[in-house]
Amino acid sequence: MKNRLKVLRAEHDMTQQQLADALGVSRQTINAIEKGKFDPSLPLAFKMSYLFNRSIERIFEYEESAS
Amino acid sequence: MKNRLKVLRAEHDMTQQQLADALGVSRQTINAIEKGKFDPSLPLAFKMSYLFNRSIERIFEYEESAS
DNA sequence: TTGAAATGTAAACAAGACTTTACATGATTT
DNA sequence: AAATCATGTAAAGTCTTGTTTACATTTCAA
Repeated sequence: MKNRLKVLRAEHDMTQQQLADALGVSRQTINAIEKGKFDPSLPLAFKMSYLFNRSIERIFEYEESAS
Repeated sequence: MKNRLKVLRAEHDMTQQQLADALGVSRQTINAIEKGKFDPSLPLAFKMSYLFNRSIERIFEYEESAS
């Protein structure tokens, strides 16, 4: 799963900490998601969607994996 | 988080087992999600989106909770 | 009305998402 | 050079998502 979080964050001139605060998660969570360590939960993806006013599909790109 | 899985499944005339197989998860996972016991992961939500040819936003409805 | 298919549920467990604390690095700014 | 800010990362722990096995209930066709 790829995501455009870093770019969206840059477009909105936000630090990881500011984004984390806006979403109610820790900065490490944002960092980990940006670095591809794991995917956000669906509720968190929705929050990002509302915050950046973009559909989930325009923030995240699904990639096939083992499943 | 509400979802329209049960209806989509009915529209496609699929059992929980068939949907589970199509998505690569267990039947209990489908049942639990339909019954609102938990939300799917983002990757699983994407798979559902592709399978039913509907955006994630048209399958799931976000509702504010404690966060 | 029996039998099979579909659904609901539960418990124990594994895997993934997320937190907290903590420290290290690079880039600014003073 | 020193302090500060933003980012990267790691370990231990918690909570959520998903699996497996198993059994009970509903539904519906034979």
